[in-house]
Amino acid sequence: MQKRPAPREKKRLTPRQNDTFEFIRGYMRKHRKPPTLREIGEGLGIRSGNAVSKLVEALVRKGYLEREPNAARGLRLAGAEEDPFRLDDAPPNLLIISRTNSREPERLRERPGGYLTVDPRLLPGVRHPDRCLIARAGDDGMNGDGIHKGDLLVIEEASWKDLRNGEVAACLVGEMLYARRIFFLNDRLHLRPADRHYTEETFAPEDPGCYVVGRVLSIMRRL
Amino acid sequence: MQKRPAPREKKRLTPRQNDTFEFIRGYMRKHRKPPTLREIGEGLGIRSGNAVSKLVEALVRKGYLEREPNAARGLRLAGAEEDPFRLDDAPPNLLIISRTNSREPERLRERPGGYLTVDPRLLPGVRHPDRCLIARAGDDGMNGDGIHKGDLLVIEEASWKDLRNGEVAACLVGEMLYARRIFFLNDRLHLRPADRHYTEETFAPEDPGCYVVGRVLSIMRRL
DNA sequence: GAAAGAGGTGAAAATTATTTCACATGTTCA
DNA sequence: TGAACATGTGAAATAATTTTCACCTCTTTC
Repeated sequence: MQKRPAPREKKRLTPRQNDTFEFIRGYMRKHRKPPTLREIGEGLGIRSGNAVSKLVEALVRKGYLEREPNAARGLRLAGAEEDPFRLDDAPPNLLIISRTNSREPERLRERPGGYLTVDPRLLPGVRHPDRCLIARAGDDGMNGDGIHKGDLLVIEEASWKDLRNGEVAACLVGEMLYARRIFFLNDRLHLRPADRHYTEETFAPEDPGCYVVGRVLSIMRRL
Repeated sequence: MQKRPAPREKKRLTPRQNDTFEFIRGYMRKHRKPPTLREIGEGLGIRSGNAVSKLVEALVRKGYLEREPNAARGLRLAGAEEDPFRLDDAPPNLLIISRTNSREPERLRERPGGYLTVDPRLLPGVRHPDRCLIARAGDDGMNGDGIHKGDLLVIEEASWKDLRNGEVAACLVGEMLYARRIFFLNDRLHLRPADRHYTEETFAPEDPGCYVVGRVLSIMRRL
């Protein structure tokens, strides 16, 4: 079932109304915003605000324009809301964290290293995309899983308590951020690399030397 | 001679400034006109017109916006007037090609497999981002370089003649799409894998069984 | 420890825009 | 030949919007 907006027969315009409509359309193409009544008046050589208002009123009545009462530049072309190019939700722009501010995890977001737009399809199951972060992998410890040093990690912030055994986590260890598979066994956190040149490390859950930022959802890499 | 729009170094934004800029962009996409300061404030939960004004001022100072003093909705995205056809500077939405339509490379774009938004920072040096493509790696032949089967490859379309030896290329071989390092030696195309379980293959440049789609710029992977 | 910057409140002032009023002059159409 | 409509002028009232002030809290930087 398609919701077809009633065809909305557009009534015929008088020459002056057509001038007005053409001016408004031209103005919007050029300035990317609607004109004020005064600007329309100037464009058409009309000195009276009222005269312009009546012309606009006629265009609204005949189905060419829509008007938001009392709003500055409150005009819009009729049917503009059906614009197929309109994106009402832009993909989130995520903050890239740098590893220089690692000592206090609460301040992770304080020194932004820029932003990166990430398609929501790379954030599966995420409820609040804007709360995700991006960081760079600090070493090659996950080479075996195709994560290399410098890769961009898309991270959903989460406590280690919320991670399941075997998930890939982003962890701040000292000054560096690493991707590792995380396991919670015998009251200790195990960070397991996927490369035989690296060794598994374990920490007490509250060890300030190891802070689990969250789960790694996706990776991105510029070749 | 390329008409490069003046570099206009955009300075780094604070998180709050980024929120503001994203809100304004989103509003403009949605409403096709700039927001008022009050509307921005409502969107960001700021009660003071002055606070909004300062944020906008910072965005103007840092080169993201332009402002027409005293005008209602007097904002515009920086550079919008130099490129009137640019709707906004939303990141490009790239077409994902599926390997089902591989027989006729000219028709690569005919059966879209969806679109993915890709940040321009993952498209280094690309002049026409919208002409890039996305495809999935068909095998594990580049495991050694951290590209796995199923990874999303961001591809800049290019003839094999435009690729330099050693670049990572996306190639359609038969029904499958592979990432490989490409070499042109002794009048033949060499597709070199980065995994010892795979062997290098060579083709005559015009062999219809091997079509080079372009260079791989970036990869993305959902874990 | 002073200075500078980011981000904020709240209120008043200045500007810009829209709306409404009274009053015109035509044209069109039943 | 009215009634209804299209097009205007000009002024005043109202509402929306931007600008400016004074002042505040943090945090970073030198």
